[in-house]
Amino acid sequence: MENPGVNEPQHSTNACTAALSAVEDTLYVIGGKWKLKIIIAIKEHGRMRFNELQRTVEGISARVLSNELKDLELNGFIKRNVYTKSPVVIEYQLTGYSDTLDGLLKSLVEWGTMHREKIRQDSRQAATQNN
Amino acid sequence: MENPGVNEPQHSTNACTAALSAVEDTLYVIGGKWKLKIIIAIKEHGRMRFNELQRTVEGISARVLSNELKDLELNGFIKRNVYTKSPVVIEYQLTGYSDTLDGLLKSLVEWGTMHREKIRQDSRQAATQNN
DNA sequence: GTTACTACTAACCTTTAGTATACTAGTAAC
DNA sequence: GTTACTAGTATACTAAAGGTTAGTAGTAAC
Repeated sequence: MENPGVNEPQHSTNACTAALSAVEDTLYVIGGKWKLKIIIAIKEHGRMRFNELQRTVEGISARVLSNELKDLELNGFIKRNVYTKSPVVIEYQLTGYSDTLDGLLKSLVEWGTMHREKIRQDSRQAATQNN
Repeated sequence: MENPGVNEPQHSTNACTAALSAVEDTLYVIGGKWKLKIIIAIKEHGRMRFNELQRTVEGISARVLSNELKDLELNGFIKRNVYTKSPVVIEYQLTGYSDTLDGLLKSLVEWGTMHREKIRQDSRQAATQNN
């Protein structure tokens, strides 16, 4: 196999550290409490303005939202559109690059769903054994 | 489609918040600076002892390693084996449940690799346009 | 007795992430 | 003039994560 996957044990240290830093990069870019929530919110609504995002992404403060939007723009996930009417309106929308996250998002959702179900069954089983 | 994916826009708020909390759960369990590094290290080496892990996972302190191992054991990813010879030896190994992470790990590695390549090409293109 | 290995743990400190509150400048309705 | 909207920024704070250093108890070699 040409493609170094994760399923096969990797006894090559180089391939392993490359995989490790790739994982690190990913978690660095999409990790944290808010980034994926913001992306998913815009994915759901289409174009969104700042205050609209702050109302939709529950619990986020203006400061953090502002920082996250800058990060997301730097990483090419969103585009900031300025409309110089009055009042000045600024809209954020997802770029095509954000679509590259779809497979990863799907994996994250699937695993989280599966894990929650497992936890539920584990605690149910534990309750049965205590009786 | 019965299965709520991420590729399709989700206008159902319920499906969306369910997806969001699944993603949150996943990042809560495998997120952070060390968890995946530890899992990958044990995946590579097989059974590992505490000090061996500390030497392999570069930069981790005993305190943090100890905490992470407890977390990983609680979440069912690793098993702690105690051998009461002298000296007492304790070995950590992956459980079958850790294999459920394979697909997710693959997604994380793939996206990180792709993203790094994109960054590289972007900066190369920027350099060309400055000439 | 000193050193070194086993596997940790306690106390403390720093760094990072996130929160809270207030504030800015521009426009417009009441 | 006051209120409220636009999109944020400034300052100060708390909480969580992680790092540093030292120390524990047991075993064994020198």
